[in-house]
Amino acid sequence: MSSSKILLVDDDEDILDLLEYNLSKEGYIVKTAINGKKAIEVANDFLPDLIIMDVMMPEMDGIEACSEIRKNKLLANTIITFLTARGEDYSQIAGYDAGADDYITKPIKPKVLFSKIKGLLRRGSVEAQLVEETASMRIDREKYIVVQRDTEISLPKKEFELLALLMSKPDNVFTREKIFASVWGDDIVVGDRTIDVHIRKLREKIGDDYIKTVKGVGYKFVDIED
Amino acid sequence: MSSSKILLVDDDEDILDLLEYNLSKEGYIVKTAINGKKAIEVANDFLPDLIIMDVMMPEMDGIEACSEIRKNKLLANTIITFLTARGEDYSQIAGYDAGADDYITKPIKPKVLFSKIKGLLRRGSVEAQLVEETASMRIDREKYIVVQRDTEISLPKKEFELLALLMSKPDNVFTREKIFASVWGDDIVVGDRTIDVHIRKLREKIGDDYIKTVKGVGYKFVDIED
DNA sequence: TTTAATATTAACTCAATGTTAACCCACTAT
DNA sequence: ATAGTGGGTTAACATTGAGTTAATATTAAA
Repeated sequence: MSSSKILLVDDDEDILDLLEYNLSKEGYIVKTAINGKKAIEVANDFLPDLIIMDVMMPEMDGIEACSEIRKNKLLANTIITFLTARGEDYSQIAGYDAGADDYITKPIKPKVLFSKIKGLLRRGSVEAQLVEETASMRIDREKYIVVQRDTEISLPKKEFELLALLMSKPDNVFTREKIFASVWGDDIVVGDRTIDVHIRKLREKIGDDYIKTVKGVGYKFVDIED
Repeated sequence: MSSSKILLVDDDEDILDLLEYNLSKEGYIVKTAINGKKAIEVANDFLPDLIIMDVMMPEMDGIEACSEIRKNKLLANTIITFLTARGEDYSQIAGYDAGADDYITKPIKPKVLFSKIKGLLRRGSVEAQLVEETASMRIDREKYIVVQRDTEISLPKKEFELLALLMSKPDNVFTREKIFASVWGDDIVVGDRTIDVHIRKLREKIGDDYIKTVKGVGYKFVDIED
């Protein structure tokens, strides 16, 4: 992937400058907006991969802006993350309703922020989806469980992420490279058999037929409707 | 890769000259067109890797031209980028529908443009056609299947690539050399019968009549419409 | 008719994937 | 500290089937 585009939205210019400076230095393409209204304009133009937005802002608050942004189909894959003070439970809920993908709490610790950003961009919006569903299987990211015909199956993290990725586009083949990039991350290197073993464990738990091997290409999730 | 070919389309000759001069200096092969109609002519001939096109033009606007260009399968891998003034939301949406890959906003900052061009060309067109389609057959690269009158056929890698190649230009004869170069790669050497066997297996699976032998020349895909 | 080009079949090879168990490490409870 | 637990990874070996080849038959062009 070329360098990712990030849009920062906050009414505090100092915070904007600070974050912009640091994120640019990290190699991201950064734009800023001072309020929700501006954010929408910039977002439509800039088509960022990630939007980090303060919840509380003058003119138009983050939640409203988020709803607006979600209306633009070109921004369907954009990840929206809210900045929020600790303990603002209510706004968090409303934020999720409006289509937010994650939260970062103030005060911001740069290290935390950067690792979070990396994580978000890596998994790349695709499986940012909180609930993935096919005819006979549902995967719930919030609860971290898989429900298969009323049977709840709990999976360890990697298996969960792997299944979530495959389910994000049923019938689509995911190459090993893509799986590695998405579930493990581009930087970290693991042996070639690792992925097979995870596939094996998944098949053991949800049944062999759900995951199909396309030799020389990759793996795909296929739904079984009985 | 040899030096990339870029087609610039804008109704403002000054901009064309400026960009052409600078891009040529960077080592790109550049051609220009003054409107959408000319752009299509040049594109069909020149087969550029990248087209940078103003949205607003006399004669035929960028979006219409883009749609036309997308119809030429030889230009399937060509990246089309629009030049647009800030905040033209509507045109952006329409542009993506028409098959645009990216946007560059005016006013143009040369540095931004160059880095963007580099990025686009690097990620490079590699994103081959995902779906190839004729009247009675559709080949889906994402799912790695062939659909023939509602019947799904899954093929192993080489057979799939071979069929995809032949289908990319129905009725066109592909020489053995071209097939080897495209499906196997220029370096790797395999015996001469290998290709026949793959053709055989394909015919077995999709029916004999779809692939015709032109003795002494090569093979071609012909559609069957019943 | 002659012959080079292609078709066909089956056997073979090897790379890709499957499988199993052991190992490492972080985390937890004792 | 110590032992226990479980996720994640690795290593060694087994299996599979895609891809190739070889041997023989058939075809179509000159």
